[in-house]
Amino acid sequence: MKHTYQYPRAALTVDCVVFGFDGGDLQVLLIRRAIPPFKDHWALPGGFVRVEETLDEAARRELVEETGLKDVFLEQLYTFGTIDRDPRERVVSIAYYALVKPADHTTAASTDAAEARWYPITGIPPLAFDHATILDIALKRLRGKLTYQPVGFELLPAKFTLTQLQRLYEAVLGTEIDKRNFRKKVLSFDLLIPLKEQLRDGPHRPAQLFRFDPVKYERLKKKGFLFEI
Amino acid sequence: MKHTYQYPRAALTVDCVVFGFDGGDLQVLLIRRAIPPFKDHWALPGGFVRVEETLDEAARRELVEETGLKDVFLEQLYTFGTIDRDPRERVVSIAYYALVKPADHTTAASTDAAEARWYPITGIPPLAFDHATILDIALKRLRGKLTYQPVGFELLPAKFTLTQLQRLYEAVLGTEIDKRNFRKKVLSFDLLIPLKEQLRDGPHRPAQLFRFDPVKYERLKKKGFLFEI
DNA sequence: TCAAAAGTGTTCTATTTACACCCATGT
DNA sequence: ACATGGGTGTAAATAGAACACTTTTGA
Repeated sequence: MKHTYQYPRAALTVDCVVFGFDGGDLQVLLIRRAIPPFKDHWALPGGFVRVEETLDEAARRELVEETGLKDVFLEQLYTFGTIDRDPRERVVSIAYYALVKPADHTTAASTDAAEARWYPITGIPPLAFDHATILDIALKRLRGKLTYQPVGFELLPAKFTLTQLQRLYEAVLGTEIDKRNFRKKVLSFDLLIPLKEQLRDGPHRPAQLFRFDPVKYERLKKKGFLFEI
Repeated sequence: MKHTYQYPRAALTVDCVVFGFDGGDLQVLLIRRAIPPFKDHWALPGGFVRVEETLDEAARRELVEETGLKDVFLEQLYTFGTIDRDPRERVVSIAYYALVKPADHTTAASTDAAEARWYPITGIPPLAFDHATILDIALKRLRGKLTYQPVGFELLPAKFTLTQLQRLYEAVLGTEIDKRNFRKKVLSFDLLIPLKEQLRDGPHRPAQLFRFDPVKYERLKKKGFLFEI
């Protein structure tokens, strides 16, 4: 109790909507709150912004502390500032969304007190604060993003098949996509590098593995290229 | 000096990028700062968020106080939170952008101390704080917005000609557009209502005036309609 | 040999682009 | 009468949508 200001100040937090993809459903990583308010309720990972760290740093720090995730794709989403969104006092929250690859899912066991768990987007439990609203907006943003920027790869393993990529688009956008048209379109950008490897998983023809070429993408992006699905 | 907290807190501000269109250039409304830091420098209108008002309310209040503008199109842009963006102390700023119609330009004489003035986007003076960055991001956002949502009308008078609309698109996007293709496309949405009035301004054929149909647009939007130019 | 997913082309339709002249007016 | 911007249509090219069968594998 030693920091004094002339006017009352809102507390600042960050909240992160962490998206994952397990091959079937789009998933969201939630934590169970260990302390009030909303003790034992599910919530987005997040916490207070320290005065000596940037907002991005705060979001990454909270992700590590609460979920063990690091080096993920992270982007600022929106800032929520209605008066009563936190019952304790005025709290303004800068929301982020993160995209994590399946390999990192295992890391998601929390190092902090609270439990962390993946939920399919179709079965999200009631959330603390206004986190349901934040999640809703994050999902809309992800849908938009996916259709005009190649971020889908952030949700897939480094090596993936075209079918995996298509399933991801279908899960996020909630639509069915024509296989042949999808492949034609995606390959036309010339941003997927076919590997010498194949994926064998089951009693059927093995699938060609690809990886995304981020260098080529950066070059194209500077020329005003748009990745539109 | 009576509000104390356990941990130090950042100050919260809002900053507004106010866009206008005079028929030729895209313009931005700037104020000259009356007090330090950056005294006498040009800056975006904005100020501290009060603990009892939402972020949107703060942005609108500051707009009225510093520029006299009210009832404008206003949307949250991004939140800026690098450590040293304000030389005084840690300040996190929620940036907004506003679109104002020419009729409101006159109102823009400040009621507050500082001077307010429109600058063409091509001739912006050096700005205080990180406001040049904010402006840059706002312009990118406006360009994106304009191409997939009908917000251009927020920058035009209620009654406008197709040429005025085209000039606006050209000014914002910085491109030349084919007149016939532009008209065909814009009219195909069936969101512009031709009025019984014409605009006579000079030694040439008078131009048909239109108005935007927001009701019809809301109906279309709910059906997943996209306004793409 | 069977089930299961991978892979592949063509036709049709819709959209986008390129492009040039006459019209109505004020001076 | 002339200069100025307003207004209009068509053809060619491109992109998007619809659609069905063969291939390779593991069990």
